[in-house]
Amino acid sequence: MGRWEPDARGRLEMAALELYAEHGYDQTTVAAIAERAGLTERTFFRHFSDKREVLFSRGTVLEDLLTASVADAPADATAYDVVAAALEATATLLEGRREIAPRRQAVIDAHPELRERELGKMTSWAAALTAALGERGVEPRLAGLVAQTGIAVFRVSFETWARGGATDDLAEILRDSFAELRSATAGG
Amino acid sequence: MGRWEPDARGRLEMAALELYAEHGYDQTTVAAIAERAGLTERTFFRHFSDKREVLFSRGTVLEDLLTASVADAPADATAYDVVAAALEATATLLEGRREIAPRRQAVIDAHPELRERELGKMTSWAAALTAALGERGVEPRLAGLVAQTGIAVFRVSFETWARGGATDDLAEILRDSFAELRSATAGG
DNA sequence: GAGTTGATGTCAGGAACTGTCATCACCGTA
DNA sequence: TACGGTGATGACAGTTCCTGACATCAACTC
Repeated sequence: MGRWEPDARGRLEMAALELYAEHGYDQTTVAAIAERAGLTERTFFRHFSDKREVLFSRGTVLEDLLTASVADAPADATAYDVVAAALEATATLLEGRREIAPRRQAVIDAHPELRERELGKMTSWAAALTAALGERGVEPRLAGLVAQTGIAVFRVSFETWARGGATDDLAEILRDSFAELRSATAGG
Repeated sequence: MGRWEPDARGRLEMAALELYAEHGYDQTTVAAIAERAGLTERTFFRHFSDKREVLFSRGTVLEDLLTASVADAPADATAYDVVAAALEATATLLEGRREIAPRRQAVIDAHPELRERELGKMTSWAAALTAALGERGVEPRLAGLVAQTGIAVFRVSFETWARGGATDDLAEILRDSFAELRSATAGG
């Protein structure tokens, strides 16, 4: 047995999600989150840079997966296909969070500051994708365009999945969306 | 003569941009901005919801223009073309801010919280575009995809313009980017 | 078993933001 | 001309977010 209960970070995340959902983001103080987790406010800020980040720090794992997927893609695949495949891989991993994802998403949707943070994370993913495509020799400008577009498609698909109760597979929704965008932009 | 100097809001915007640029966003207190503008901190928060918003509240005008452009587009234009044209119109208006835009952009780029707010605004534009397309009878899902994609293209183009010293026309850069995206996604 | 390390606690304090009430030029009206 | 209403601002107290500095103490190392 350690001196403290294990997984302080996880407890803070859980406590925050519960309190944000119960009383709203604004009505929840960091002190209250820490207290429910059996810790102090100061410790909260050692684990998370601010009050928002407690809902987002897991995203790092997904970003790493994205980067790895792009790196491992077949050498002859187009940039567009590489990105689509990488996002589908991420989607598969997200299926494991079916329980938490909708609750978390509801909290985020309910507050502008949290939506902004979410957008920041998505953009960080786009940057990671752009860099990974660059590593493959894709021209920077094209890499940026394809990455940004891919993330845009992901956003739309994720909304359908997380807000709609997640009856379909996220990966499937993604595939459909990519196909739809192809049709929409074709013929210029 | 009024009781107070005119254009308090504008003075606050100017003071904020200058101080953010000189000392950095973090090192600038709202009290300092207010003081330079000859006002009090409390008044700052009456004009702007928070310390970030002072750099962004002008965006409302652009959003209105976007909505209007979409509404006025020819009835037979495709959703994709309508969005491209609306963004080009906005771009033309932005040419008038050539002096301020790069300084403002540098400030925003230098701080994550400001970048997040910028993303929020862009997303708000995307939502406005989506709604305006919906008014034209475009199917919601397609409207969302095209709007998000359009904004993504705008972002990339705007970066090229504002960061690169703005030698070319923003509208021109936009046109090129839209064309490039067509090529990149074609043939699926 | 002494020293080091790492996660946490404690405390003080700055800055962001809000609520509330006071002030006072301007404006319309009698 | 007086007079009450309006709207932008000031003054001030209070809460919460977030940070820096230092203390504590189990576990680990040698």
